[in-house]
Amino acid sequence: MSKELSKAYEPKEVEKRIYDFWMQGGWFHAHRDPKKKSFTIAIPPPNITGQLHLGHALDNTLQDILIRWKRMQGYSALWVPGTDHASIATEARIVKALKEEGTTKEELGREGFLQRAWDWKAQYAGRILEQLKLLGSSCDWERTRFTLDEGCSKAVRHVFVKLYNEGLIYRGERMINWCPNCGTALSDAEVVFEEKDGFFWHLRYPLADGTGYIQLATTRPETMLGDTAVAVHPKDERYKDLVGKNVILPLVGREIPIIADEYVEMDFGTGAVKITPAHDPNDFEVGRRHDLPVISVMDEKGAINENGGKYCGLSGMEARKRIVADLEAEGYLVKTEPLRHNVGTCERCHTVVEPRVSTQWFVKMEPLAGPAIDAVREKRIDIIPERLEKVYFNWMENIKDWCISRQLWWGHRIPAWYCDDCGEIIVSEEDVQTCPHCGGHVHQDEDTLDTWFSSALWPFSTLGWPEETEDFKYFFPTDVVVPGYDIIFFWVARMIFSSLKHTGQIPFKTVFFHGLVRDGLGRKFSKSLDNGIDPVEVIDQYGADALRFTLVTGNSPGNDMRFYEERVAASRNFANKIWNAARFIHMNIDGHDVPCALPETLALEDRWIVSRFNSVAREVTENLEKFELGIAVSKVYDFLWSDFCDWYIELAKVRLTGEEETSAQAARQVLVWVLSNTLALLHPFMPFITEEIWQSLPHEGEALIVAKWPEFDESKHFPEAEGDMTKVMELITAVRTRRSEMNVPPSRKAHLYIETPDAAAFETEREAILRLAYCSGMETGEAFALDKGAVTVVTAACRAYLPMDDLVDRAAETARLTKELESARKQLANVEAKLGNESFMSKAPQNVIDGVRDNGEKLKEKVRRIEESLKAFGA
RNA sequence: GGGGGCAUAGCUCAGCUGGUUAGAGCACCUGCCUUACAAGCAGGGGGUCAUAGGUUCGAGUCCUAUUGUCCCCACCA
Repeated sequence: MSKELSKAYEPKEVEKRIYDFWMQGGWFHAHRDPKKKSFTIAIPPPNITGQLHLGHALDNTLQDILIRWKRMQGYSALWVPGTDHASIATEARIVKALKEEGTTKEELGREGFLQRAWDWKAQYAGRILEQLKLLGSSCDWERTRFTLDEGCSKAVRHVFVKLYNEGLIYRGERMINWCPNCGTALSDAEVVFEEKDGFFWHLRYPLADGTGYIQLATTRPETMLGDTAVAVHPKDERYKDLVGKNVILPLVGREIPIIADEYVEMDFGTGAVKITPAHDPNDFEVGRRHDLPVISVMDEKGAINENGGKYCGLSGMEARKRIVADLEAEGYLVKTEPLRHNVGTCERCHTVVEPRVSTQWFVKMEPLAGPAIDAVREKRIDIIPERLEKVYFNWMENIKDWCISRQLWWGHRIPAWYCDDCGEIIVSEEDVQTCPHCGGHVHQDEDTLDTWFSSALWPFSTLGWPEETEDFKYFFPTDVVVPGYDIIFFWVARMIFSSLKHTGQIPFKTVFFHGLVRDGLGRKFSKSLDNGIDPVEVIDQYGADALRFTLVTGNSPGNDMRFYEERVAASRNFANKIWNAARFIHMNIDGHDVPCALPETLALEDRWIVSRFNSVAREVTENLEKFELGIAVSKVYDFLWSDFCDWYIELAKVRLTGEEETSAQAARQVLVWVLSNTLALLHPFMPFITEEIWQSLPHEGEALIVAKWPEFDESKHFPEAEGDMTKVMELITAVRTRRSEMNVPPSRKAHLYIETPDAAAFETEREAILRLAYCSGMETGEAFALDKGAVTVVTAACRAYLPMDDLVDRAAETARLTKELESARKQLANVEAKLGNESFMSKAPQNVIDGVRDNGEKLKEKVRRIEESLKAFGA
């Protein structure tokens, strides 16, 4: 910040320069200092497919605030950055790119495809991290990690083998969610239900003995090819006699039984259900209970397979059309009705998910969930906001086994080998060449792991685990993790059970959830709505500090927020306000020798602003400790704008422009001291501008980023100065209000008579009152003879007159005073009622009673003064 | 079907363990280029805190119900 300052803050040049300055200072790098406590955050690793969006901006702003605050508090603060390989998302993007090039991943082959994927990573992993830097993120870039790097991969293998050996990872044939488009199995969490319009086809299946039909309905007629039973409820009187009989499956001709199972709801549809164990999870269970054959009729692309007879080779949709037509032609279709229902779709591509029986790898969840539930229940891990604990418990308590194998190439390949000779399965951390059992030829499992399997290990794998590294010993467990509530299951829950299982420790002490950033209309940002806002553009236009300030202001844990450009503009205005306050101070200190230290003697207004700052420092720290970041920042905002700029600077002008050098110098020092320390409080939220200005002011130490966090200091607590200044400020405001109401321009100054039993504070601030209340002169005293042309101003501490004969409308003035009296009396009555209320007096805490009593005294005085004024006024 | 959030000024939202007269930004009205800032200064208008009960000396805050709205989980063949 040079002496020739532009009138407006221009963030662009400053941000780049300041970020480089921090990098060169090495302050982002955390050292394992045994004299310090560690404070660690592992970043939610952004996908390498992505670029910075407002969700990331919020996420990382919050993390950076915590990290910078703790760093200033003297912790060895480590923020571990990195990216996620995002197996399914990245693979989908590459497959799409290949398609545009007219080729496929199969054509490319596994090796070639992986080469493409690594090229992709090389190109895009850095981009989003660079964007985080634009935001000001103070990550330890020397510790940047990638979920698919060597260390993380080693951790993944280690965990897989360990869980396998303990029987917690198994391979088996189960009903899984299959995405025909991505061509892979999905976990339950990756299936999102969407309401879709469909049809309800009512069919009738003929009884084998030719005595009639049983009627049922389905939303997926094509699966009838795989039906192996029809089920009814055991208590259903309508079908009692049919249970045990057989029906002939239309179009197929297979004879299948009518069975009774409690799964069927009597009231729904006809009360009879076709059972297709191979293509419906519930039917699969029914089939198991009744030993029904499982006939799969669809392949991995969702097309009818050889079990579908003449429909073999048709896609699901084509088969549906043909089958419905055939059923109708043969008289089996009773009716078709429209039906809106929930359909499971792939989280990534929104293709309708096909429940399918398939051999996959699973993590047995139940033994892992227990300790993870306990850790939160026993508050070893705090979830903020607390209500999300319920969501966590509900999921953990009803958890199903986790399908972790994916039929994808980009990811951690499953470390399992199969012997081609003896069929042995070898699960090993090291690559296997030959079968240890028979020495035969082996081949590795083709599949890769769910991308979240590696993210689940992120807080410790990034610190070198499973090696007992120094970093791991010093920085683990981490302190806070800052995710959106949308990844509570995908990521947070899985980190908790993984860490407890593998490290024996919690992964973090606190989960600090934030909400989603939405557009101005409250909608999610999406490509289809085209309502995206690019944070990089926002930074470009308004500055990173303005963006950060916007995102954190008014934001409360776990709650969604709307993003408005107007709010960013308001934030930018705040940055500008600070800038100009600094300009003003420079104007006054440049050329003088001003240390950043308070002067020996403090004037009343000095003690007031220092005391106020002191309280704000305490409150802001308390708010941060409670993760009330939005409240914390608004307190700094209010202090800086209202107390410091609107009042203190204006008050200081009296001395700065005055004759007394000692007094002027004191004001300079207080200005510098208060602003510098306030910049420290604001630094975690608006790092660039605060560092820039701090550097320009007299300071001790190298940089604000590593300056000491302000703490409450009893020796700077001056409650009596706050009380005195309140009196003065109330008077000034009251005079201004009266003048404004009467449309008196500031240029017209009036003499001010202040009636008060205690004139000390007013006399002390005489010059300030004259200046800020636009007065030509001022007298204080016990009582003045009232000029009938005077305007009266009454506050709790005084009554004041402004002689303004020509401007005063006697009647209006009387009316106003009467109104004011009524209001004051009403308030007084209220207070007296309270003080006369025995229950209140006996049950309310003392400080509340004192407060009310104090207020009562003030009101009494005020009422008396107004009454007197009215009397003297001749009313 | 189960669970949860939200409902406070025209708009968007704060309001922590219940405690004097409910706040902010934007918008609006009035007056100001007052020697940092018109992206500013000074002043002002505007809210029976969704509705109905209840607990309490005291409720925007706690409890119950209702309405509206959004979300999560489960899933209806």
